[in-house]
Amino acid sequence: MSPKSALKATSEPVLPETSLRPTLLLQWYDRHRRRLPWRAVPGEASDPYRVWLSEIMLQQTTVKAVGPYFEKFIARWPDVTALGRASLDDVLRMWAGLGYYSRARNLHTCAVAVTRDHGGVFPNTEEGLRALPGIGPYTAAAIAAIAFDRRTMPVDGNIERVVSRLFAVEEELPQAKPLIQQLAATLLAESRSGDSAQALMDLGASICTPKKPACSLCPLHEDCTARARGIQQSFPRKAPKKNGTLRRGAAFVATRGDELLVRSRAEKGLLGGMTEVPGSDWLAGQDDARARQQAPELKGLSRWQRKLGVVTHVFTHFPLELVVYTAKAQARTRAPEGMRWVPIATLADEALPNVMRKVIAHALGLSPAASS
DNA sequence: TAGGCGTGGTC
DNA sequence: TGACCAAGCCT
Repeated sequence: MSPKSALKATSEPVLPETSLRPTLLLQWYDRHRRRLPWRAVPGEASDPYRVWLSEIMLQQTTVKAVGPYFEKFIARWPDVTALGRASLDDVLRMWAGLGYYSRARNLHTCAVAVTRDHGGVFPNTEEGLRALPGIGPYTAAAIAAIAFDRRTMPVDGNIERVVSRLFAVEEELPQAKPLIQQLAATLLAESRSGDSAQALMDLGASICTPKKPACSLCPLHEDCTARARGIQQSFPRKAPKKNGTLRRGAAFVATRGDELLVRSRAEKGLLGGMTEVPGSDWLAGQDDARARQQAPELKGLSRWQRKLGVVTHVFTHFPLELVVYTAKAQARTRAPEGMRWVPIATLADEALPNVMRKVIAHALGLSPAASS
């Protein structure tokens, strides 16, 4: 099953495909894994207590911040029964500075419960773990996979990002969580579930970063749908904060020698009267293929070519994402009605709004001077 | 289910 | 320099 068909079949189960991805991932992990205080060294069994403690501390918290706290806790309370005997006050004092203090309360309550109700032994199933305070869906799966080698894939923010790029998941978070969960599960190796999960997390933390991902170093880059389209940084899709819904469209940059095809926008409304290159309408949830169909029709024009990447712009009330197409026109090709050819050299004299400066710069491979 | 919960780092 | 983000959970 191709990634694309997996996306479309959202109502049907996505079967794990036979692919090299899990193997490539583990090979990369074996060479590049981070050495972290709570991780067992290769070949050594991991300690559920250390895994649990680290996972709680790492919730919405950076590895760097957690390090010293983890060492302090382990030194003072080397196992879960020791922590279960501690006073809440002591635990809170030790936690001070890490933030999200309900985690510390739940941590203590959980240690008491494991000590009292489970004989000091952590449950070894996702379901059993999930029932403990402070352990949600992610943490239960993470402990089950890492500490007990259960075949489950925890999905955190890192893995959401990696997976949404790998499969170019267009659905927005948080609605896309079930789909991403299914797709992420296809990256589980037959064995070494915990390593598969940690490999994805390390990948997300060091290579597939939110901004400027280092795709050339990624073991999966040949296989990455978003990368192939040059739009990896736009994933994961997320519902914009409140400042309007993302709209999408296409812009068409046609050149005739050293001239550019432009038109003027309607007098009223957004960017009223400003100059623009021809484009599709801008709609929330715009479909790329649909936008593509709105290209201007000119005789003597080469095929429209899609530029890699997208142009983004934020208006007061909505963000905009434009895909850009370019084409070359033969000499003396006539401009369609309502449009005109202008010399690229005199574009500075046109009433070009910023978003159009970005589009043209992107299309022609220029630096977007006087834009931003 | 959307909001609240802490802190430090990045651009 | 004000968002945005970082191994989410609880209500």
